Amino acid sequence: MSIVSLIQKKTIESLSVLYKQPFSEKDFQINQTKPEFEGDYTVVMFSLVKSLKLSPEVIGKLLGDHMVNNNQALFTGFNIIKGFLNLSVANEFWLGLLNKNYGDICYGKKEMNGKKVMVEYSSPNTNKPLHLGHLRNIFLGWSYAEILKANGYEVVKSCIVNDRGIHICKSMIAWQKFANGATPESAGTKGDHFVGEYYVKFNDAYKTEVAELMAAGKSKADAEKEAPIMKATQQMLLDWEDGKPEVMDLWKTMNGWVYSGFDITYNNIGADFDKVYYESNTYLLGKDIVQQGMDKKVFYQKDDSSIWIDLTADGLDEKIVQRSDGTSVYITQDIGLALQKYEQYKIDQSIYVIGNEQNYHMKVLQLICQKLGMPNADNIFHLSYGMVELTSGKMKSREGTVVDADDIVDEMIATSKQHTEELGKVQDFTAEELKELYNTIGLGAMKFYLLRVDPRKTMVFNPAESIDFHGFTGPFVQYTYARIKSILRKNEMAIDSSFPTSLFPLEKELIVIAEQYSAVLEQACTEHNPSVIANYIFNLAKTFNSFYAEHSIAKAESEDKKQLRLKLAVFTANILKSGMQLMGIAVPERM
RNA sequence: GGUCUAGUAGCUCAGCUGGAUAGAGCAUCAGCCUUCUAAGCUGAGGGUCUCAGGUUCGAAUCCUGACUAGAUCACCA
Repeated sequence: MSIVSLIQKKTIESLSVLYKQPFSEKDFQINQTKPEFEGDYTVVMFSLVKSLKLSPEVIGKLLGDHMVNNNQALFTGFNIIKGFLNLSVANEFWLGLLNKNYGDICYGKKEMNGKKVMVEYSSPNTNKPLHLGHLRNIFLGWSYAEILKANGYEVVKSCIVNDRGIHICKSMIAWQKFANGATPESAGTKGDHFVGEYYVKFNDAYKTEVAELMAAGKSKADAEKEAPIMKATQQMLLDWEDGKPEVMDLWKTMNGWVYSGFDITYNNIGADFDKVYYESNTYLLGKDIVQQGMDKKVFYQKDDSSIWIDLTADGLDEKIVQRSDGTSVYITQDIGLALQKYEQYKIDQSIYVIGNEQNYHMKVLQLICQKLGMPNADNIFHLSYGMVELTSGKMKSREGTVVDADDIVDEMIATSKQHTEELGKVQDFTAEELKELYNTIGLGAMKFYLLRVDPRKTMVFNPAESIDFHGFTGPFVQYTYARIKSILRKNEMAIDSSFPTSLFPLEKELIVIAEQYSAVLEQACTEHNPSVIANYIFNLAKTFNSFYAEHSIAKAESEDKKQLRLKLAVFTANILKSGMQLMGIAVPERM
């Protein structure tokens, strides 16, 4: 039980005895006491003042006396300032907590709860390489999956690959026209980048053709429709749907190139999936569902035989679910896939990590599933995250301002190499150890930078700031960890040591923060928010660094103190490592 | 135009289930390495929490309305 829950419980007990009526945790609030006042945790009494019609002084005096007298092992005293009852928690409590948990590498995590959750993330198109926005998505999805595990859920990480459609055909057409049989191998280019180049070439050629047609007197709309390369692309999509062998071959080949490129990126950044869905397999799903929807009168048919759902009563619009030619649209496939996920895995919750540009789409998806009475409809959750912008504004592929995922990762690793060399602390490392260290620090900086912001918010990517390894950054936390490990290599821990009874403020503060770890993991889970962990871990590391500067461990005032501080160091290191792991960030033994 | 989201220090962000004098990091300035890793520590300056109302003992936090910015509202995905 957390200290806050414990104080809640004790407060309720005392209030019930004192006022002979039932109370609940909603009748008052427990906060951490502000540093400028004496005490550790505070009962905010204003709401009690109102309901009991007594002054805070009267309530506080009685409550404080009763709580301290009846829990002498837990509380050592209290003071009242305005409506705040500040309680001091006994050092024995903090020391006991430290002694019990400092060596537990699973500290703060929960037992399995028997629930299963699917987290879908990444979900790229196969016509161009991953960019900075994908990285936010991937880090967020991966981290949230880990946070769910830490809170006792069984997790299935999934990905839907958008491997078909007009945008894929565009790169295919451009390759046919311009590549002269070139391959990623012949060009010496990573597969996904190679294909991406042809997607760009398509757009260039298309633009040129449209301009030519307009110069010849066509309207813009006509020119865009009639451009030969666009017509060829549309024909290719039809051929693909017919399964024309040479189109299928090219499609498979080019997607293969992209996948090999993605695999390298995923591998570099430590992303993985338990189940990968391909749109080419799922795009026909949902046809039965359309019929069921018709039978249930959830959908209706228009004169041109297209099928719709009317969501105006829910404050949304009418939405098409099947085209007049009988083919299904994006949302229909999604309904089919949502059902398939449930049937295959019997998941209790289905989480979609998708950008907030699709908020409307996801709302519609869930609403349709609910109206169809699908068993898992209420368990769909859109983990919506904000776009990543640059200091110069939004990333625009047309203006070439898109930050490529591989490039930025390489840059971060190069920066970590440069900093490490400048500092010259690991000159005895082998080439292999150095490579691993640069990766750990560079990726750590990158992941921390993207995860430290509330996912829901649009964030600004500032290149200069992102490669800063000081302050609120991944390397700062990694450095703190490495320093602790250095101390632990040089100092022996005693098996059984006696405790000092007094604690310096920073010694106590470390334990108080460590105590909150479990609550933080829970909060990160319920709020779908890894930044809660990033903020917490940073605060813990910062506090340790202050402690480190203020108190010597190796040359402590006494052997008791030394052993206490070694335990504090181990406890801190374990939590730093655990919290960073939940964000997909490794911590080095030395740096 | 409808719907949704956001606006906190020069910059990037916390704080938002209402609570004590609104916090970090970066940047700026001043200090700290003969002592466990200075990728560190200590201190200073820096705020009309976009604006205007309302709710109440108390509002950055809740409500209403403006203003500003973004997203979205396709027989695209």
